[in-house]
Amino acid sequence: MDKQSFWVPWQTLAEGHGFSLISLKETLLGGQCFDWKTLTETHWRGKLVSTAFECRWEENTIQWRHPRAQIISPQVVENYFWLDDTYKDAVDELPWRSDPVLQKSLNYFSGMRILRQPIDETLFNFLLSSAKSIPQIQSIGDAVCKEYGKKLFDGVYSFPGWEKLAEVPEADLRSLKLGYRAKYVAKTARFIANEPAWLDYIKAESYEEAKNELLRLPGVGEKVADCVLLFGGNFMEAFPMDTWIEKSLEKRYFLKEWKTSQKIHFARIHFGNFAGLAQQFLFSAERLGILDKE
DNA sequence: CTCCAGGAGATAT
DNA sequence: ATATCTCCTGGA
Repeated sequence: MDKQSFWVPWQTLAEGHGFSLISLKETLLGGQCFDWKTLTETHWRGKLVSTAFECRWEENTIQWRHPRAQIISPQVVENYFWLDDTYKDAVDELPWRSDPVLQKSLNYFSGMRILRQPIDETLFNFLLSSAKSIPQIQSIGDAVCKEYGKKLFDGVYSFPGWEKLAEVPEADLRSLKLGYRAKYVAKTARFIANEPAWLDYIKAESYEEAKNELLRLPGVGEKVADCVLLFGGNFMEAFPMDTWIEKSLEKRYFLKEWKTSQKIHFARIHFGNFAGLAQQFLFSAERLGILDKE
C-alpha cells in the first residue's frame, strides 16, 4: 500500500472544546488511559476502541486521523473526548467557587476530560495497575494486546477481548511479566466469558449496585472498581482513592488524622455528583506538582 | 544490595 | 473494622 494514503487526511475537532495543550496531554497520558504514546510534544498515537488513531495539537485546534481501512465516525470521536455540553455543566457544578485548591487545579488543567473508554478494556488495564507506575502498566498491557490482539498499526494492537483472554493460561500471562496480576486477569476473563453481557449490564445499574458487582471479580478492590466505573462506565460520582489522592487530601484538605473510609465520605460530600471529575483534576495537579507553586 | 511503586487478598486481632 | 504481610516485576 502507498504509505501516503494509509491515513485519511487530518480532520479538525469542532471549536469550543476548551482543551489546552496541557489539558489534552494530561487527558491522554495522565493515567486514566494507557493507550497513547507520544510521537512529538504535540502529536500522539494510540487507539480508539478498535481503530488506530492519531491526534495532534495545531494552533489551538485538535486534529485527528485514522487509517483508511479502519472506519470511525466523528460522533464516536466526540463521545470519546466528552465534547457535548454536559462537560461544562459538570465542571460548573464542582465546588471550585469555595475551594481554592480545586480552583487552581481546574484553572491549570482547564478543559481536561474524563475520556469515555470502553469498560472491558478499562477493567483490563486497571487489573494490571496494582503497584505499578503508568509506563509499567502501559508496557505489560501492550504485551498482552500484542500477543493476543489484532495489529492496528506498527506498535498499536487492539484489546483482545475477555473471551479471547479466557483461553489463555495464567502461566502464559506470567511470562508476559504480569506477575501476580496474571491470576487476576485469567480468573476475571473466565468469569466474564461465562456471561459476556455482564459488563454491559452493570453499566445500566446504579453506582452502588455496579460497584458491588465489580467487587466480586478477583483483583478488583475499592480503588480499581472506582477506576473502572469512572473511566469505563461514565459513573462520575466514583472517586478512586489511590495513594496520591489520599496524600493530597491529607495535605490540602487537612485530613491527616482521617481514616481512608472517612476521606472517601468527605470527598463524596464535598465534591458532589461529579467527584470523579474533581479527582482527576486534583490527581493531575498533585502528580505534576502544580499545587506547591505560586 | 534494599526499598517500594496509583492494590488486592488472606490472616490475625 | 483495622493492621500487617505477601504477591511479581522493575526502577531508584
